[in-house]
Amino acid sequence: MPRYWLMKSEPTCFSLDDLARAPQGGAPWDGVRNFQARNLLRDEIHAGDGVLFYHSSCAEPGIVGLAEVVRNGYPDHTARDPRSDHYDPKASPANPIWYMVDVAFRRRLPRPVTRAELAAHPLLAGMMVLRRGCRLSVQPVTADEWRAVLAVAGCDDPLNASEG
DNA sequence: GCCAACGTTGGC
DNA sequence: GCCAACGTTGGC
Repeated sequence: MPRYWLMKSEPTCFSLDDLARAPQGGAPWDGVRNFQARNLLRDEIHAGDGVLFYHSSCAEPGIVGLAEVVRNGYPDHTARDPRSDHYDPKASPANPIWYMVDVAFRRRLPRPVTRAELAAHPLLAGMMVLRRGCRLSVQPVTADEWRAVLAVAGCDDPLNASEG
């Protein structure tokens, strides 16, 4: 069974459109520099898992699309690139420190599901992303939450091949 | 721009 | 190992 995650991105930095434009093989979700998120990327998030794509720090924060993890965690090479904004001199081939997964675009939601809608929904009001001060950029989502978001948005499930 | 909340750093 | 200071995130 797939697991489900919510990934946050500032649309001015990397938007759902940017992911949609990426090659079919997906795009690396790089630049995460938080140990809790790193542990998820390295150990917990696997190919076949579903991703709620969340836009943060913008006019209308909320879930705007769906993606799928297409590659398990592997070292984030941007940590070893001195020209990268996410360069970390402590990272080495033997100890990469930072990890990323690849994700591929699956759906734009027929309409975005805003924070206000999440907060007002009985099954979604408890989502981690709504918690004040929650800065984790990669978060676990329950199967119930995944289904509820899709139902609210009126979107079919890209991970469920038997569905229309 | 404000500010609350959190993670990280560094002095001790 | 404590904890204050600092930087960052992110909604508003």
